[in-house]
Amino acid sequence: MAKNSQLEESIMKAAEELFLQNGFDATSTTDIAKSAGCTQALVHYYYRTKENLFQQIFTQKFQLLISHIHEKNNQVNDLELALRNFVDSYFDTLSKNRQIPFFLIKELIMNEERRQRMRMRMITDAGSLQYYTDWDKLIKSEIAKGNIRPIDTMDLTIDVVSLVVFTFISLPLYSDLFEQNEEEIRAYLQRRKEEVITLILKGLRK
Amino acid sequence: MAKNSQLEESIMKAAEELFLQNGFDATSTTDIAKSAGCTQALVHYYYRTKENLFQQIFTQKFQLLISHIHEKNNQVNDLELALRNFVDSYFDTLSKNRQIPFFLIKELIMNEERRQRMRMRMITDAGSLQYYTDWDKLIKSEIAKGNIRPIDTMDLTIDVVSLVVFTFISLPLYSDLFEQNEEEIRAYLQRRKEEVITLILKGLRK
DNA sequence: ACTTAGTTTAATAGAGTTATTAAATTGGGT
DNA sequence: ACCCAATTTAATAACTCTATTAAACTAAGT
Repeated sequence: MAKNSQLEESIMKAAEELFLQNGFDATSTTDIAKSAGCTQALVHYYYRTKENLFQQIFTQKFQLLISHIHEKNNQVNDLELALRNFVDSYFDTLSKNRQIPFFLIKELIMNEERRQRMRMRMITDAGSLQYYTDWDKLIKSEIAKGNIRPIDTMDLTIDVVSLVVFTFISLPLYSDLFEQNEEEIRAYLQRRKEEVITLILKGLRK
Repeated sequence: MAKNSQLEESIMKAAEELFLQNGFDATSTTDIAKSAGCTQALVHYYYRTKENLFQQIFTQKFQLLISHIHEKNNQVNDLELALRNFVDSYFDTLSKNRQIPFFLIKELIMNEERRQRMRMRMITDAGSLQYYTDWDKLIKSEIAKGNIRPIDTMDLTIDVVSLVVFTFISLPLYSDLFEQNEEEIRAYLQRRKEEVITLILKGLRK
């Protein structure tokens, strides 16, 4: 038995790159095969359907984001520190995976079924719920203590996510428009990270 | 001469709806024809290529955004008022055209050529440049007067755009996840608008 | 040497895509 | 009544895409 061909993994690697770069629709199994260095039929031999192959990559990237949120700031009871940690690590993770935000949002928006699957995953995931409850408690207590202005937890969450995620969604446009090279992009991201933290912290004062 | 068929316009209307809803790739000229109530060949008779038809819609939606930014806050020299006006009218425009932000960003990100065309349009458009220069002057003067914290004009601009635009990009996910009906969505958007204004104004204080 | 399971390819069915062409239809102008 | 230009359709060329099938290949186990 000729086992454990390296092509199976090559296909997955090629698919990951192409799907992240161009999305589900704009990537054909022929493209994947060419990039992996095999016939198109082999892609289907190992993964049967394109959707199947895509699903694995999508789930993996989705988990990467979620798990990262969970592992950080577990028992932090200092809001400023929690926010700093969150934005900081979120920015760092996404800086190393810049296509992920647009990739996930695009595929979720453009596919009702994927959206339903995500929904199910979120509302049945005890970890996420617990995380949000703690987060909510922390904010409410800070408001009660008069340390920050009154604000709904969901609003604050969306503020933070908007500022972080949109940075990466708009990055291709920004770097193209201002002809930024890799080094300039890194500096830009660093600056944005600090501005986001500043805006949120200052914007929460009474 | 049988002139002025109503089908030419029906095709454009159908194309607009389908392109905005599903994007360029996921819309076929057959879909457009079916929705317009004519043969697929007629779509090509009037617009020759799918790209052509798309181009007109894309440009129109792009202009809608730009022109709207220009017409508002022309000679406002009160930063708080300028920001309030901007966020307010931006939110209102997008509330009536909710798919536009994602539509434009997706098609720009996924097509290098469109990105280049946008770039050319932006850097040769005297109106936009003038607008940005005035805006920059206003912010610098407010910083000099000590009314707000030091902040780069581009950073502030990106802060505002992030908060506004991401609201609409993530809206399909949000409304699906929390099963919002139309009325709840309107209330949500109203609340977001106020929160964005608050966050920006408070976040600019020293 | 030979079997056998896993790997890989060539070929192709079947559906869908854009775009073109030639023919048919329509209705106002003369 | 007829012309003629604009409109509309049917048919089809020339792709591309996913998925399957049958055949060929490879190497480990006996």
